[in-house]
Amino acid sequence: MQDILFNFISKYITLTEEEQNAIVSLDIFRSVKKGTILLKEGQKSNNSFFVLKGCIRTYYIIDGEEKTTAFYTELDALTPHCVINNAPSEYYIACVEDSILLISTSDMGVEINSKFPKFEIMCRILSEELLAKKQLDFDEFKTSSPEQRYLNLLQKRPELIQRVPQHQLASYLGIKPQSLSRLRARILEKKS
Amino acid sequence: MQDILFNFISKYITLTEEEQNAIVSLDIFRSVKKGTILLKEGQKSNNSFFVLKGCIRTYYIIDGEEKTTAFYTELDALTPHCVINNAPSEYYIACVEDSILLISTSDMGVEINSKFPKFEIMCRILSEELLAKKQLDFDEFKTSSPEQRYLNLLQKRPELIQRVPQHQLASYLGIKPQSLSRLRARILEKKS
DNA sequence: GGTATTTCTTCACTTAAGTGAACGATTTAC
DNA sequence: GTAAATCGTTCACTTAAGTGAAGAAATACC
Repeated sequence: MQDILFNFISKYITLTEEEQNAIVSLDIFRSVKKGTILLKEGQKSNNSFFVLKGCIRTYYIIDGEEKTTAFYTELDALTPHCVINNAPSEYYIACVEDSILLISTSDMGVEINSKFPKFEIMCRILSEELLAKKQLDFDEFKTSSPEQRYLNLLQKRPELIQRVPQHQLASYLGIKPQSLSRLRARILEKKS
Repeated sequence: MQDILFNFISKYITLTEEEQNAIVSLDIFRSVKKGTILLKEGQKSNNSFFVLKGCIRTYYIIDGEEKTTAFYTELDALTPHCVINNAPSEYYIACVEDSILLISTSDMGVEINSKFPKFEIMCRILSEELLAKKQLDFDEFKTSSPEQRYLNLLQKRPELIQRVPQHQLASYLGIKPQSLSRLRARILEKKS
């Protein structure tokens, strides 16, 4: 598991053994059971997440209905808005599958970043990349129909469609579960 | 104009006079006329933008139609995906109004960041904030109807609706101009 | 292993967005 | 200053998403 992390980091910076040890000694590897709620709406928290294995999602409860807006899988990082803004959370975070996560606090971030400026640089680059990527995903969402969005997902993250319940996928695609069912039937129809 | 910039920066870090001078000497303040295309699809570029005054937008041309996906106004920063990834741009960037922009290259970023580590920190914090904020905007978009999205925009960026052509606003809201017209008429109807 | 719950699909109906066209109203260009 | 292009709205029609309900299938829970 540590290898997966250090392999990921090596894409951005090169770590000395001392630096690797500093990370390991933070003791932030966690096994989390499916269904575990990692953050609740209204709650304050300092925890950031990095998925080594498994899947977590963010969701809102609007008019009593769960609306899933994002899935984070292997090598995805999530620092909740409430951590950045030090405010109550707008959304829930829950574990979709049994997962292995890194769960770190902002304090750890501050400490590691000030001790090893390399980390500061990695975090900046990573954030910039994720921001530009997120904008691209948002653009694609805006410029396509629900059906196109589903087909795009089928191309880009085909495993997600298998791993995740349809009704969560539906709100992720910005539609109701019934519409997703219908849309899938429509696509099958077309193929034949 | 410089005051606006340094006032913005002061929210994140405190600059010495030397540092301020280093920025000014980069000579990156630009006046740009309405309609100017700052980046074209397929083009490579190293330019990042910061809006001091005015408005710029990103758009795609899909099936011969312009699809505007984002507007950047006063104090908004934009580093295009193509700059981050050093690849041809997926989208166009154009000036919506006569504007005053900071236009900087990645080389300048590297130089300033390595000379003044403070800047590295500011960029990291800023990117993290923008990423978390962007995700929130995306979530809101996914979980609301076109009509709700328009009403939200009316709340959050009322001036944008005045500043920007309706057909650009429509694709920004993920719909066709005709639908935006109809939706606005529907809202007026309800009020009376 | 069997019951309860959740999840997925289907159906009939409603509502709103997409489409293509038309027509002023603006804005732009020369 | 006038012609041309662009822009915003409206209309009639089509298509697809939202809604509420119901039943089948899968999953979770003792």
